[in-house]
Amino acid sequence: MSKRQEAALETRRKLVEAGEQLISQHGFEHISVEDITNACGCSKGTFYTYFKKKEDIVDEINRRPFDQTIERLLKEDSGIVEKLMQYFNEFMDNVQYKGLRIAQQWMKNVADPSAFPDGGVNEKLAFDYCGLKELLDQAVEQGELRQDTPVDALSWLLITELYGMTFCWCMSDGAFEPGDWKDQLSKLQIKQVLSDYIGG
Amino acid sequence: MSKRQEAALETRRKLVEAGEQLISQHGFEHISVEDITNACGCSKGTFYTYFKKKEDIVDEINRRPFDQTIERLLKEDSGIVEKLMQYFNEFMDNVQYKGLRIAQQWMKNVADPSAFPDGGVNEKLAFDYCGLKELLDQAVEQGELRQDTPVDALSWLLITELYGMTFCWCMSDGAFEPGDWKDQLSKLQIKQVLSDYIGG
Amino acid sequence: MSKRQEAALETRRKLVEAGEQLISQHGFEHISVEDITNACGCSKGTFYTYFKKKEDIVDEINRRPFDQTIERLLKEDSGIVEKLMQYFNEFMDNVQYKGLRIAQQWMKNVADPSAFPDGGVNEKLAFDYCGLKELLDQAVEQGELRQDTPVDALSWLLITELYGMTFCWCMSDGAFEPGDWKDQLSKLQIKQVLSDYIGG
Amino acid sequence: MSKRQEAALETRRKLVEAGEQLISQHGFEHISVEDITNACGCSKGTFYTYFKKKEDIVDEINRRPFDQTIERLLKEDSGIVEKLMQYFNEFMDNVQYKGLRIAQQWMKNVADPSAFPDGGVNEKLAFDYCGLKELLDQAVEQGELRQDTPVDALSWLLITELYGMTFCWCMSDGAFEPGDWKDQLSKLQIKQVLSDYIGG
DNA sequence: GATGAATGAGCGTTCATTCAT
DNA sequence: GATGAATGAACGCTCATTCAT
Repeated sequence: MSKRQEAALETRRKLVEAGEQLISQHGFEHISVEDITNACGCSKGTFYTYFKKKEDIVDEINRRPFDQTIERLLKEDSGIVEKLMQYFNEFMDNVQYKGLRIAQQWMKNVADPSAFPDGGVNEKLAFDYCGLKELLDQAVEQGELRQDTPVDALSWLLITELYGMTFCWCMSDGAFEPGDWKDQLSKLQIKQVLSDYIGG
Repeated sequence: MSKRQEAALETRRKLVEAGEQLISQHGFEHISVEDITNACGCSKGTFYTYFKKKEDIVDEINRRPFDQTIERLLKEDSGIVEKLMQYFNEFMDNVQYKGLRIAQQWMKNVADPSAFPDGGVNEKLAFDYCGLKELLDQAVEQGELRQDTPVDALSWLLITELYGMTFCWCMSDGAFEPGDWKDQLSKLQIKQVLSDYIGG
Repeated sequence: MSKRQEAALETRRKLVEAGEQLISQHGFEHISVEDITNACGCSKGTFYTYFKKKEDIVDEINRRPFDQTIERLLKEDSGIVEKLMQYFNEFMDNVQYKGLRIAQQWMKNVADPSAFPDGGVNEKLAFDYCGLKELLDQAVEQGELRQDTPVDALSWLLITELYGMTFCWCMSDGAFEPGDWKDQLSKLQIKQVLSDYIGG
Repeated sequence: MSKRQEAALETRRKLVEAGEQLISQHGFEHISVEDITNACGCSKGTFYTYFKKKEDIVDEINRRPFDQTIERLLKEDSGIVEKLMQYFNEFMDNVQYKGLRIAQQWMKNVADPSAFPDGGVNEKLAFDYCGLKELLDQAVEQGELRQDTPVDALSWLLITELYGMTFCWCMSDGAFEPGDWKDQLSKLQIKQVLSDYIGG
């Protein structure tokens, strides 16, 4: 690849990065194309060298890989309860690691998917849902959970719980540290709900 | 109250109503002040007689009561499981009845408490939390649940689940109808989680 | 009408006037909405109080009445040859009165009717064509011209001649004063072409 | 000529050709430099190797010969009426063959001679005028037309008619097909106007 | 000579907000 | 209190033009 091509890729990368940063902080509708180009030190016109419309940079951002926790967990050989509790922990750690303000902004933006015009938000939700479902399906296959386990409903239950915890953390402006209830809630949620379906 | 004052109150009421209607249909960011004033048959300038900024009408809308279910449930004499399931149903029905856009707007504002300097949001969370806790405390008092029931954690669990469901509905832009999983989730969540603590 | 309404009409009138002036001088595509509003001393936004789109002001301009020469000539009782020669003279006087630069700009704009999006230019052409046809039809009715006079073709012949003269004047940058050939051409054109059809 | 020079000429030729094609299809103001370079398969920058400004390619196109009919007609030995009618037909065929957009663009530029500081436009007019005059002079010399034929005025009459037809075609955005009236107009114009001067 | 990334002025349009009436 | 004309900042987007490679 020539130097010019590399430079172009770098410019594009910087645009996406600046875009992701700004959109997650302020929301798609509240930042301008110029905000993005200013943030990455190029001119307004340059944005349109790489994207046909402002929205197109969101496609790019949404297409970035989410975290790979599930893949790792699928390969571990711990029990399903431990796996789910670990997923709970990592999900919330991830949220907390990003910081309260970022999480709040993310929630704000995500709550109105019209800001993400191509269904990227739905993909995120579906991705998380499918990830959990995979974990549970695996456990059913391996005989750890009974065949009649309501895998779909359980996946939704856990996902909505995770988003709910995140949302409440944001909503309380950090007053309710996830760290404090994460363990307790995940034990209540996971152990007790799964207990009926464990074993053959 | 003078006739003029009454007319003014009526104008204000119509503005709020039209605003709620339009926001629920199109989302706050996608309607203009003129849309609202057109919808309620007054002029653009009139809006600013009652609100200093466009956003102020959202505060007004958000401050409207979200639900008053708990009070009623406390007085009923059904079992705790039925009460909680009813609360689940009514909470989500209420959310759905208000409409997706209103819920999304509410979620957006609520996720960022700095938009509510008077602490109204935390109060909302505290209110819902306390309401559930009251229900559970009552059940413990009446011997329906064991003394060692982790009432605090259970309340949080249920609240985060409810907000999580709402958030996921908003996030999916209505694709995941709460109606579809409400029953299944509430059964999973409530019956199974409570089962260990029921009885004396 | 209230003072405010009057002021508003005045603003609108000034916009149309400034628009007509600027469009005829520089062409629709080469002036901006801001040029118009600057020229009439109001702000850019004011334009959109009166017109939904930039093009809409052209509709307004095109709808302004063309000159009323034909109507007058229809009522006079001179012969058809005199009437047509008078029309020739007035048409070209009108062109010359507006000035070479304006005529050149008008030609430039009119040559590309896409600058006048609603067919206003065709209307102008059709208007001039119909006007002449009316004069000739009247002469046929009154027995001044024979029944088999090719009225349509004659009308087109005269119209294209008039536009051609105007265009050549513009094209020559004023070197060929219409005044110099107007008489000669109109005599050649009108007397000789009509001679075959005059009388019973 | 070196291979490089040849390739350069070829590139330039392709640019002019693509430009003419596109302008004839969409009009100068509605195509971009990139449209032209895309159409001829080179890059945007290459355009500026050959032209300093976008408009310069129009000059190039305009300077292309519009027709060379007169020279041929002078050598034919048909009568003056036939020659003039043939000239009419060929002039308008030529215009139509070039296409409406090209003609419009040509008219636009030609109406404002300041766009051609080298006087090319006046030359075009003078050229066409002189061509017709030569035809008529020849007919006078050969005794086909009388000595007192107003050759100058007739030449102007016919030229203005031709440009007028072209202009009206442009003005009507192609609605008035020259083909429809060409014959009729040329018969009216030429036969009748010349009839007084024919013969000895 | 060819490239195409970068530029930045400019445009059409929207809209929250003000204020004289 | 109600009006609606006026404002002007801001935005998304285009595109002629430049220049380092």
